[in-house]
Amino acid sequence: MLELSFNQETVHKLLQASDKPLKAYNILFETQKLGIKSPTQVYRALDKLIELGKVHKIESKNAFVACSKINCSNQNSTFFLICDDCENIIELEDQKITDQLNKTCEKFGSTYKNHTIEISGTCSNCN
Amino acid sequence: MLELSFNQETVHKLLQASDKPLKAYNILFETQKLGIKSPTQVYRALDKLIELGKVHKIESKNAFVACSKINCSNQNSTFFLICDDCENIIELEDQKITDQLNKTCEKFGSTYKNHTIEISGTCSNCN
DNA sequence: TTTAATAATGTAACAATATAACATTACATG
DNA sequence: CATGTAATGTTATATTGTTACATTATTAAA
Repeated sequence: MLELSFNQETVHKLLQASDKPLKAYNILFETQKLGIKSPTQVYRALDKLIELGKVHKIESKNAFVACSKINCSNQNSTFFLICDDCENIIELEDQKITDQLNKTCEKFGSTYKNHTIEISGTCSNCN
Repeated sequence: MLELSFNQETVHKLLQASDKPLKAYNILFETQKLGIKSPTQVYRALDKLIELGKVHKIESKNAFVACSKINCSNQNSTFFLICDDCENIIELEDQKITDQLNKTCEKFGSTYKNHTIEISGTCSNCN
């Protein structure tokens, strides 16, 4: 598993080339000319890419983005600023917030595993 | 709009009675004996209840919970601790985190509108 | 108390998102 | 080259959510 498979690579490249999150069936549509034929194939590739930390799911949009960071493996906690107008996504990391979420969990006797933070608003271009 | 309609009330009560988030089609199934007949009706009731702040959607689960707070109107920012094992949900408010998210937005020239924070982990009962 | 506006309903069809099941092929590695 | 694991191909189906359109309540003024 050093290299991505053809389907994985195809989906990953498409996401990397996009400035917006893409939906699974848009990915399917876009990659059909490249040989991907069914939703299953798209979702399988996405699952693998997500597992590798190369792609993240935007839960509030049922859409997917390539990870914008370098060494992104093994991280399934995400933090996004999402522009309501242009759909632009900014991917963040914030240790302070992560720490605070951990503390909050402790306070409730819960054990923290991972988080999804999605802020919607308008980005600098759209303000 | 002081009172909820029958469908709204029916869906709301079901959610309030539940200790777990419910999915739309579970709600449909459960309320069929009470007169609700189609997904549309469930989603319409949910939309209204969400608009009123009486129900929230758990984005990472496509499921819905009754708001656990008193004066909850007009708030579409949510913060949940979600137990992976028992699906128990704790609904939180944390002004410190909200402030920090606001600041983060400012730093990127973005305007904050609302947020979705979903932490998954295990709750005190399941630890 | 009619009338007009708004909110909610009922019903059917459909669109969008995601998974299951099962047979097959590629490929690393011992 | 045998064997196990990962990935693929294909079809069907399950789940989640929306559109469209006709109808009925409800409210609140004229």
